[in-house]
Amino acid sequence: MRFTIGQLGKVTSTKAVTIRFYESRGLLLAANRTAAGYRLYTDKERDRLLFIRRSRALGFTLDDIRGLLSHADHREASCASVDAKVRDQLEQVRLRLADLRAMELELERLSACCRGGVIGECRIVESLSGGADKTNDG
Amino acid sequence: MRFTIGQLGKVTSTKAVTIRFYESRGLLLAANRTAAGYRLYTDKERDRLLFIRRSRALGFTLDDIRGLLSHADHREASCASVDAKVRDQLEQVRLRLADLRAMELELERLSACCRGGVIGECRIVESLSGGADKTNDG
DNA sequence: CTCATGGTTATAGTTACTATAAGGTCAAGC
DNA sequence: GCTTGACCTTATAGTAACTATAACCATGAG
Repeated sequence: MRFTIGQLGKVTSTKAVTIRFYESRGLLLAANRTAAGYRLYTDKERDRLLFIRRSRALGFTLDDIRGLLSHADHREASCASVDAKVRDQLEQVRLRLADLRAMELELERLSACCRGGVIGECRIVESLSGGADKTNDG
Repeated sequence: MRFTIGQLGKVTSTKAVTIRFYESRGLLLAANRTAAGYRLYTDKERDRLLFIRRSRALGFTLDDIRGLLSHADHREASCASVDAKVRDQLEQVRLRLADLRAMELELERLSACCRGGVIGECRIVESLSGGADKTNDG
């Protein structure tokens, strides 16, 4: 099975421009071309692209992925550094989770403090200015 | 109290370049200058900057913040649209939280599947290629 | 033979900064 | 009075990971 860039895009949910972008960044090798210069992809290249997209979805940067791919290209190498990257990424994700949970709490608080009045009476803006606990009765 | 850009940066944990950047983007008004052209800031402008930084930390874009600030500048206006932005942001945060939790799970799974072997035997790379459940015995 | 669709390249725009260059200013010390 | 070093000025370019646009060429259907 051979894909044009558009077909490959469909099966991987990736826009053609993005595929070319990955090629320009060295994540995908230069594809074979038709006589007219159209790129043609194989199953193998589709899998490589799927790997990239899945890794992106997990939050790896393109640089990370370049590294992961170079490991995949040397199958005899130790798995440890791939695993290290995964653990590292897991740590990043957990940090971001903690941040987002804090954000969620704060936004809930902010949302609760608005009661449909006018802005002059609303605590949100002042609250966001950092003097969070200025109350009216001070 | 008057601040130079560096002093303002210290009290707001913001680099001078970033403060100038906010000015260039219309989030901060052009500051007063000394005879030599140095920017001078007041408490009011410090509070405005704190508002910006806090909003950024909560995930609002600079465009969002421009909107929030324009509300803050019209204190007689209805609070509803500010509240709407906060609720909207809360929704975004919750979506990202769900995404990150899924990511966390998957990374945990990936991490667990590596047992210090070589990459050829490791499931991580194949797992990330999307054919997640290809096992050896197929 | 024309037309729509989809391919090609190159360049610029996006967000929110960060980095760098090349220079001007200010307070302190000698 | 002069130097030193920290701090200020502007302008420009770089970053991640694309997205958008322009201007053009190829392919298949009617």
